[in-house]
Amino acid sequence: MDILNDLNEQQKDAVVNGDGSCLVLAGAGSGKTRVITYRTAYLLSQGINPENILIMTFTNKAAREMAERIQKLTGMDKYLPYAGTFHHIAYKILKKYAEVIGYKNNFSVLDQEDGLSLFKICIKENIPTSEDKKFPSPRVVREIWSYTRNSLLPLEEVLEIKGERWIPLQSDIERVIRGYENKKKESNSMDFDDLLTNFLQLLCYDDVRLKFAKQFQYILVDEYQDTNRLQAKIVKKLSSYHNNILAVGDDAQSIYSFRAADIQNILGFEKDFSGAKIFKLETNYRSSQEILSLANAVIDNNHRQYKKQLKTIFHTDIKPEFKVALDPKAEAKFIFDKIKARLDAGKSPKEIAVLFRAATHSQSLEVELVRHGIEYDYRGGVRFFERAHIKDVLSYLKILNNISDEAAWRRVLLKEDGIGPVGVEKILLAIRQIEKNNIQEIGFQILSGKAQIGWQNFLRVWSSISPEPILPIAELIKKILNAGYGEYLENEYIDSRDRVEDIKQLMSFAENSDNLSDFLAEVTLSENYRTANAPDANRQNKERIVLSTVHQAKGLEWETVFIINMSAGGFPNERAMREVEGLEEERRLFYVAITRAKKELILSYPADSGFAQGGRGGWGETVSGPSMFLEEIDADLLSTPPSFLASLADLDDANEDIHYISENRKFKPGSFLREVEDL
DNA sequence: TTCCAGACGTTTTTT
DNA sequence: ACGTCTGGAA
Repeated sequence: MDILNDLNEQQKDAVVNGDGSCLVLAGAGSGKTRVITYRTAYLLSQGINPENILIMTFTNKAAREMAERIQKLTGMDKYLPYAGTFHHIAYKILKKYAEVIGYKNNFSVLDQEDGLSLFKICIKENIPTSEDKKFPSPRVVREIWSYTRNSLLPLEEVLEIKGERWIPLQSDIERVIRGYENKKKESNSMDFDDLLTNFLQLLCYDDVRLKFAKQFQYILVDEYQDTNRLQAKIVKKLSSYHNNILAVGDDAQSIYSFRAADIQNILGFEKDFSGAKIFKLETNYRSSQEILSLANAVIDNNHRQYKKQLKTIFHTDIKPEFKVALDPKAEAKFIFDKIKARLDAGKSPKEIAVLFRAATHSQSLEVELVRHGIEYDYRGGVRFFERAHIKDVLSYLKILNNISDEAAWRRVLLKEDGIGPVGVEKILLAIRQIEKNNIQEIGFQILSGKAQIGWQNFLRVWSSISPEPILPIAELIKKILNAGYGEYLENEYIDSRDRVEDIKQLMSFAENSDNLSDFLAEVTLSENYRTANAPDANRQNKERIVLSTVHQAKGLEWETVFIINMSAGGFPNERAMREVEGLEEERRLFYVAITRAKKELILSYPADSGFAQGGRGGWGETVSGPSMFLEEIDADLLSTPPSFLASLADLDDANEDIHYISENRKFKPGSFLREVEDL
């Protein structure tokens, strides 16, 4: 098999002999993703039908990249219909079998924000406000409920782990949750967790389970260390006929415990799948020895870890570098200078990435990059499809697709003048009773004069799209824009032009899709992030540097990697440290970040971070100091400054300036700040 | 019932 | 600094 020539013996072994149940335990950069792609290519070349292969990944990006590589390897234009995230696969199958579990197949998919507003309402409805005992915020309730479902633990236990102080309120919380579940069911909607839960429920019907278990002759799961118990159960059901599953993972890279990822899935794999084979990949093909030594040293501080020392095959003599900057702006300047130098030297932008713990940490750098016209891809934070105006437009479409989608109705109606929460509920009540398409009729009797105007306003948009829902989706969006939403944007926002541009981008995205229902789900399940500062014309095929959260960077690699804001409270994140086993997970996260780098690794942090408690804080300019992770690092693993002590000396010098900055901030900034303050 | 201004607390990570 | 919540006016 000549496509396997690129692989080393261990990898080849897993690819060729990965029949039955196997677990590929693989360190960072050891090519575990390759095992999946090459195995799939190998299976296809053996004549296996793509329909019979199931590949589950964590991110859409991972799925996409795999599909591309497989295509390249096989040279065949074979589309893999069942390669995607757990949620995608679940959606695809639930769509066909929705009726079996009591949904209609045009069900809506709610994102987190939708879920949050639903919880808000449910708390209002179910918890008397007069009571003096505090009730957890909608956010907290949602989190607890989501964790409960993904972990398959009883609520009681989850409260013990995640919210001890709410234990006395358990029955109240349960009441709110029941309300939430009812509301979703009534509006024919599923949240992210429903996709998995309902999928599992569906697979509990033996005939359905058998159909898919028979169909999926080969199952491949990526990043198995990040699966939770719910997902593991799904995998178990799906593999129950052929028992032919290949899971790859690395316990050192488990970073999703907040989503109930359970390391036990890997540790207990041999028990779950009796007779499972274990393959180990311990050679790292990605990073230089210099980078790997740092990674090994970092992860060595974790106790709950399988000890493994990754070996590498190449040296660069470039040790990871470390820099203290005065403040985030100075740090941004430093990073920019470094990037610029590399680009000028002819390095490809796509070999450079800047990573950070939390999406908010990138602001200063973004300002700096935009100012110098450096284009970048951004991964993390608010997704393109979660921006308010995009969600507004999508809400009209959601109603069109699923008239019961109350979350969408609320969103659309609440921004009409004169319609508030009470008005919305009245309208919703009327809609529940009335037969489809008679929407026009309602309103006159139930709404006040002021609300009537808002309702009429809505009807104008509605009547422009509702008679012909078969139009291409882009056409529908255009009509929404022309019938009033465009005007609303102009009235409401100074940057309405940008927003209209976004909506046009949504239209071009919609051109690939001919099914409204699928389009809407796709958009909600997609992790599509924004591309900053890129003129539309060359949006595609343009090579850009990447700014990304560490979570989003998992599985990816670059020659040069920066990790910024390595400050106390920033990384490890202060909130995360309060979780059970929080510190160890943060350290694994740091390990993931380090091992993204192939040749160059540059760590930095701002002495005066302006970050209090790891978030961007306005109160008090804090001098937060270095991350404890930096202090754990042996000085001789880093290049400049030659030792950590030297950088502490830098910091002392910096401190004098910092006082100066803090005291004078309201007046003319110091010379080194002037240029950035201009913005 | 809605709307607005001022008070409040709050942002980790993702599907 | 920012978004969300609350209380009182319209």
